[in-house]
Amino acid sequence: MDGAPGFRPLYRQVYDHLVKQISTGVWKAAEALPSEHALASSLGVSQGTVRKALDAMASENLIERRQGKGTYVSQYNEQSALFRFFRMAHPGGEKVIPDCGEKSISRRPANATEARKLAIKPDDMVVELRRTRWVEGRPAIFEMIVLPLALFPDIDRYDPLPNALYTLYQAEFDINIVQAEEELHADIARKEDASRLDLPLGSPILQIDRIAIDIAGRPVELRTSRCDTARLVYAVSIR
Amino acid sequence: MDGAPGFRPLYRQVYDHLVKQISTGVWKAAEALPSEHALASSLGVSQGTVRKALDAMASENLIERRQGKGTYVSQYNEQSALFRFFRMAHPGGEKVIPDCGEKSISRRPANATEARKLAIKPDDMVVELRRTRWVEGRPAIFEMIVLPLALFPDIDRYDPLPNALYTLYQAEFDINIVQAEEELHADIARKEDASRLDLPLGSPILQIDRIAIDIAGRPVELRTSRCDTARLVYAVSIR
DNA sequence: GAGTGGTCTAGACCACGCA
DNA sequence: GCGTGGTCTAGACCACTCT
Repeated sequence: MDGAPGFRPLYRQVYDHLVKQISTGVWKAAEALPSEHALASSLGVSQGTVRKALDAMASENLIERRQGKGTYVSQYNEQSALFRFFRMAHPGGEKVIPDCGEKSISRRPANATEARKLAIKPDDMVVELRRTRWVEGRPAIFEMIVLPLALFPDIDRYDPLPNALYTLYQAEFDINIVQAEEELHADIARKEDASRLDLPLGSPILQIDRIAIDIAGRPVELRTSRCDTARLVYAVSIR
Repeated sequence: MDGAPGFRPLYRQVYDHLVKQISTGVWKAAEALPSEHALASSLGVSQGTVRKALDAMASENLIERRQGKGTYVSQYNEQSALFRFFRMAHPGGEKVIPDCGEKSISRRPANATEARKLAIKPDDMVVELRRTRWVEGRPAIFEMIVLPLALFPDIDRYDPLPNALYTLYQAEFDINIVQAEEELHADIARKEDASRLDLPLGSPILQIDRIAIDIAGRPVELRTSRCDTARLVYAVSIR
């Protein structure tokens, strides 16, 4: 349980401890944690304190609690990973599921911007993945994804890639994406957009720049998406 | 405390009760609620149960808790209301504060779409507000806001309007905005955008369509913003 | 020092899943 | 029927604010 000087409440220390267990792979995706009672006695705190830590983790989607069964490390599946981080939808709110089209994948050194955003050294190797995603029979999104090779060894050998990449990161590399920071702006279709998305040059394009953060708080993926928003919108709820 | 058949836990009933007190104006913005102990004994439940309800309300920004002082209904100020619902920022994340330029305001009957989205009858009167918002000396956003007149009587007589309208809704009309649903898409500058935002025709424009929801769960405002994203981005954090 | 919210505990009972 | 998480209670003590 350790003791830190900066003074955090007990339940916070339990929280940090449990998050560390998950982020270091002691408990892996979809595995059950020990019961509240077992955790409480092994950590020497009351069940209520463990419960408060677990409640906080559940509200951040790090774990899932199932009454009568137990507490499980969150497991992504195609559906949940997609619906959590894929924000494109029909106007009015109806969900949309994209398919994947052509892709290309390559290794190269990181450029200065990528190195800064990924907290790696310039010229550290990255994997660059480009793919087109289709919605209802038409190309809708063109994605460029940059990953530090050190965290995803040989990811360029996986084929085919799943629709929701975060399931692959979790299953094969023990990297749990728990947060994403996105910045959006409008742009105009350039030559590559026009051919990839089958649009006239100059059509409006929504560009999304994402930095994905894993459970340990590391930035682990950069993703730029260029979207045709003629039929789809980017949907957000602000609370 | 009432009793509902559908069966909600006690703390949930306390939560609903307290939210209703706020949404019906029993406790107004910035006022203190009774202490946890006082609420517990007046409602005939334990302090822990009241606490759980208040914690939930605090996590939804309905109230603010101050240790040693008390629990207060959330009060918007220019800063907090802006930073919560205004998502435009500099690339990289630095916050931005807009100023207001010219505005025009008028009354008219709602059209069919507006009536549906605001859950009012077609031809019920609405107030339409148009304004330009400036960032760092240049026009950046053109907004069109639609409000049901029934909820905002004579709002068109207020002048000048505050930068963050939600402070006005709260202070003058007891309407607390707690949530907003937004849909974004890319578009091309039309004639009105070009003149309002001082852009060439055909420039990329980010359009944001918002429905704002108040504490009682009612849709109370429609807002369409057309933004020049040459210098600003729309920033979101997904957790 | 009095009053507030914040933490922590211990224990009872309920609701659910499963064998 | 047992083990799990979910709810609810009662009470002790801590940390903060104000007078």
